[in-house]
Order: sequence, then structure tokens, then C-alpha cells
Amino acid sequence: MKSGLITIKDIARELKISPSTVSRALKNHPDISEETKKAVNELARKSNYQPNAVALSLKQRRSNTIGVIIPEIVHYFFSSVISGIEDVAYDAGFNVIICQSNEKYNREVVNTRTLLANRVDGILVSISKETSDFDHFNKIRENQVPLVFYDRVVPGFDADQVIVDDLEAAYLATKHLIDAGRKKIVHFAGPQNLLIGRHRKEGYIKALREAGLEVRDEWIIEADNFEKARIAVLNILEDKIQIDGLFAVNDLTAIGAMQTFQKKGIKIPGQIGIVGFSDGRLSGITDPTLTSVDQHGYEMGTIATEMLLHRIFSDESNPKYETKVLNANLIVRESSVL
Amino acid sequence: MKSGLITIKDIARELKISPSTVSRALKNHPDISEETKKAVNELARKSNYQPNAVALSLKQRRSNTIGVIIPEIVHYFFSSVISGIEDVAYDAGFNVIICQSNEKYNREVVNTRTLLANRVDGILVSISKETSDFDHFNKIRENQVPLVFYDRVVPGFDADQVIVDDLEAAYLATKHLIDAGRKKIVHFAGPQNLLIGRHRKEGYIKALREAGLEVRDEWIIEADNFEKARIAVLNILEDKIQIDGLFAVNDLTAIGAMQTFQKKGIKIPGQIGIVGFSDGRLSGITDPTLTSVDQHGYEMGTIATEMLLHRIFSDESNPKYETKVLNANLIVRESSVL
DNA sequence: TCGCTCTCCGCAAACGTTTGAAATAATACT
DNA sequence: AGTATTATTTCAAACGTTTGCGGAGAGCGA
Repeated sequence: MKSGLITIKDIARELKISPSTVSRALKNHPDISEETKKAVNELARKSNYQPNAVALSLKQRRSNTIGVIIPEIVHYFFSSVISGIEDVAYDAGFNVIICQSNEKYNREVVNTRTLLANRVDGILVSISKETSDFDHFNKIRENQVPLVFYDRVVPGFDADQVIVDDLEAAYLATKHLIDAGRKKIVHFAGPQNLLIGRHRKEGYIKALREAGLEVRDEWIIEADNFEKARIAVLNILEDKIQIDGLFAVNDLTAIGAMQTFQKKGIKIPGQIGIVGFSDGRLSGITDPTLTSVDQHGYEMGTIATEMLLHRIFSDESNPKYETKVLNANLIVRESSVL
Repeated sequence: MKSGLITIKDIARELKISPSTVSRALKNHPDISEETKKAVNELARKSNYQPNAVALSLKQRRSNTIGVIIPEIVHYFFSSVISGIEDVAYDAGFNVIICQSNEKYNREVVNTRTLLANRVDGILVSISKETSDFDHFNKIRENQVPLVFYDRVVPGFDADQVIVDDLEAAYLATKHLIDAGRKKIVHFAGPQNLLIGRHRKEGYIKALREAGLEVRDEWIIEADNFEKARIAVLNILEDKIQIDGLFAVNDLTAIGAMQTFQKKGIKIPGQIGIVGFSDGRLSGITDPTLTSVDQHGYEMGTIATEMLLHRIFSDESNPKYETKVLNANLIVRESSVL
């Protein structure tokens, strides 16, 4: 009663032939006479027949669908990843189901359940900030569903992954500040349970060490959003900690810091040079424009999807997992240049 | 060979009972003995059984999935709409398939085909900038699949829709500038072939007329992005057009204008008051923060989805379509307040 | 006329699940 | 013991497709 959509059976009934003949006629099978083919194709076109993808999925045990678990699509970076994923998937005839975890562990677990229940052929995951238990990912693997992590990967979990070289990018960002002669550089760090948070901090430290600068604990502050940055800056100013540079774990944090400094009369980049991370829509519209790291979201999406499709098609039982590292590059703008 | 996922049949075989018994045991059917239920549930849990949603969809001719066609998720507004959609859909036990049209008509047509082929139970659409032929939407309707438009609707197409009152919002935005005593207010307008562009201009004009202010053609400038705004402002300054207010068709335009004014030494909001449209991530982080119109993307998503679900459940054959108008409201921030 | 080869088509089973109806087994009642 | 009742389980069909196999009919050579 529901779906008014035409089926092969409907066509068969109408033409007084069997469903199998219709099926074969539609795929131009040599066994079927030209006459029959013509009749079938004509009626199919006329009645706007669309093969029922659900029935196909069931029959072929392949849904031609890939699932994506993503923290939050509101971020420019993640939505560009999705665009990359979609483009590659569509070209390969695959559909995409996107699930937001909203940075919640629970939602992420539900998401994987949903995707498995819908028999997606493969899953792309970027883990939520909360996630520290990885059993749900094991479940995916137990069910032999190909899995590729992108950007936010699980430390120590042997799997395909595509990431940006956060450490190197953070190193370059910090080095860029050092090269401009800055010596007292603060890092606003992300949560240290995420690999990206750790790597960015390590890159910062590496650059400092390499330049023979001391690494002070009070220069590493956990602040990864606009508001926390504001508070952190106020604390710095109150404590009269002298600094001349800031490398922030993401752009929003950098911008929050920059504005707070500016409101207190501190000149950017004159007195303090600032570099963000994860180049988005924001960095180009601040004043001064913000030096930042381009994470190549779109490219990451395409590469991750290609890896996944490759796994889907060549289903080896014992794959050796690959890690693809994109080198992010620094986009130098006004906020850091003297 | 593929999906290693456990099925009801597997459980039945293992327990040497029939699939129907397993099915009933899993749903706690009274016909099944406690003993059997226990055995089934135990094995199901142990082997991590997930009902095959694909088979279910086929059987029940309902996929419990809704399809969403969206121009581009990179925009804050659209991604908040998606969040609203997802939250309502999930609560109702529905999945969501998101398709980006990327503002392309062709892609939009393919998207509808894909969604129909996958037998989604309903479709939410915001049309692309390119779309001027609506046959694909008729096809959706012919197939009796419920359809709700959100934000970008099809003029003259009788259907369920949820939109914001752009005209009213633009009127309020302009009136807000007038109430602060500003009399020479410019409008940076969007493309006039889109309804939203026209409505926002009309709201601006209405506010001016109502206040007895003259509406000058040279005060209405087509500029709807950061760069065009920059150029438009430079032209204004060069021509020494005296103004004291600006209402822009979107935030990015407002910000482009604001920064250009500031660079030329003009004080915002002191000399010129600025109001944007479509409250996003940007408006809170500019300096001064930007007065703007909150379009309630999340709410729009929830309402559109509720309408759609309602249609899905009560399938009347001859529905009378509804239009829901959200009144967008002005978020007053620093850029407009004297 | 028989047998062989083509050409074209239909049957039936399968994918995983649900569900009305029928079957079986166990128990109760007379 | 015979029958009715209840409890528990299985059968079979269906959702829309695909596909191996078998079959009908035609054409043809011997």
C-alpha cells in the first residue's frame, strides 16, 4: 500500500511475462529477445521504474553504502572532509550515510550500531573527544566491515588511517614564530587524550628545543576554544607572564586569544605573533588575518574514501594496515609577520 | 561470504530451532517459552547480533530513513539545520541520509533519484541556487513519498514548507538601525533571483519607508560576499557617499564591510552601525561583535523533520500542505549600538 | 521421424526478517 | 481413554531482485 514505486513484478504483470525476464531484459541479457527488451525498457521508462536498492542490498549482501562517523559537521574542516568523501564515493557508485557523534562517546557507539545494522560496506571514523574506550571499533572489525580512521585516530589501534602530520605542522608553525625572532612562545593546547592534541604539543616542543629555547610548563596551557582562550589570556596578563608568541591548537582558540590581547592594547603581530591551526573560514576574516595550518580536509576525505573502497573491493582476510600521512602546510598571514 | 554479521538463521541453526522462533523470542512474544527466550537472547547477545535493517526495510516496506538534500553543509546555517534534523529523526528511530547538491541542479536530480532508489520514507529539500526546473520534485510526489521544503523553497510549488520570515527580519534589522537615529542606511543586497535576496531587500525598503526616510537607488548595492563588500565600501568612500548605517544580506558581507571601514579609520559602531544576517559562528568573534539575524537553523531542522514525520505516519492521500514561518530574530551586539 | 542445437523464457531458490496459520506436544477435564 | 484446551513450535509466504537450471518450441540435418 505504501510505496507507490513501481517494481519489476509490476512490469512483469503488466506485460504478462515473468519477473526474471524483466530483470534480464533490463540488463540487456542476450537470452532475451529484442522485442521483449524493447517492451520492457519502454514500460520501465514510462512508469519511471527505479530498481529497489534495498532489495538489491539484501540480495547481493552489499549495500553500496559507506558510513561516516564525524564529530561535528559545523566545523569547516569536517565539512570539507565530507565533501571529499562524497565526491569519491559517488563516483564509485556508493552512497554515504553521515552520523554525527557530537563529540559524545555514547552517540558514537550508537552510530556504529546503526551503521552495522544498515550493513554499510565500510566505515570512516574520526573519534569524538570523549572516546577512550574502543570496543565498538573492535566490533566493526569482528564483523569484517572495513574501517578507516581519518584525522582523529585511535592511538595503538592497528588500522588503516589517514592523518595530517600534526607534529610536523605544529613544528613548522612554532618554528615560523621563532624564525621571526620570538623567544617566549606560549602554546594553547588541546585535550591530551586525543592524539592530535599531543602531537601538536610535541611539535611545539620540538621546535623550541631545536632552537635551544627553554620549554616552560607555564607556557603550555590547556585551552581549546574561544572562551577558554579568553580566560587563559587574561590569566597570562594578570600574572604578567611575558610572552611574544602564541601557537594555538585551533583557529577559534587563536582568535579568542588575539582579540583578548588586542582589547588589552597589545599589538598583534607587533608585540605578540599568533599562529592557529586548521585553516577554515575564520582565518581570512580576522584583523589581522590569522596565520594558520591548512589541514587539507577535502583531500583527506578523498584519500580516506579511496583507501576504504580499496579495502571493500579487495577483501583480503589478513590485511596489513596502512597509514597515510598528509603534510599540512602553513599559510602565513598577517598575525605572525613582523 | 562477505558480511560476517550474525543472522537470525545462524542463531536458529546453532540452537536447532526455527528462525521464526528466534524472531519471536527476540521480541519477547508470549508464545515462546521462557527457556527458549533465555537461550536465544543469550546467544544473540554473546554473538553480538544486530538485526539486518536492510531485510527489515524490505519486509516492512519502510526504511525508517529520511533523505535530506542540502545545498552545502559547509555553511553554519545548513549544518545547524542538519543537527536539528538528526536529533528529531534519531529520537523517532529514523536514520538520515544527507546528500549535498553543491548548488548544482544536476546533482540535485541525481540526489532525488538516489533517495528514491533507497526507498527513504520521506525527503527534506532545500533547493540549489541553480534549480529552476522542478520535475524531479513532482516525481517524488508521484511516488507518494512525503516531501518537505525548508528555507529555500520552490515558489509556486504547493507543498509543505518551513521558512524564516526574511522580510520581517530584514525589516527589524533596518528598523534597529533607524531607532538608533541613523538616517542614511545602505543595503548590501543578495542576488535578486533568489527569493531570500528579494525579501531581505524588501524588508529594508519597508523599514525606510515606514520611518519616512527616502530610499535611494545608490544605497542599494549588490554585494553578497566578503570581497564584494570590500570593493563596495571602497567605492562608497571614494565617492564620498555619506552614510551612517549598513544592513548586509549576510554576515560575511557585513564583516568584509566592517573591516574595510575600520581600516579606513571609520569607527564602528560610532560612525556607522552595521547589521548582518544569518547568525553564524562569525558574528560573535569579530571586533566589534556583529549584530545579526538568528535564522534558527537548528529549530528549522527540527520543525521540518517533525512535519515530515507527521506526513509519513498519517498517510492521507490528499493532504493540504502547510507552510510554517519561523520569525527570525535580531541578535543585537556591538556593531550597531551607540 | 528422430535427435540435436538454438532461442527465448519461466521456475525456484536465495538474501534476512516477520507473521498468520497450521502442527505438534503437553496438560487438563470429563 | 477420549477429547478439549493450552503452550510451544514450525511452515510457508512475502518484501524485490538476481541467477542457475531446466523446458518449450522452432529449425535443421540425417
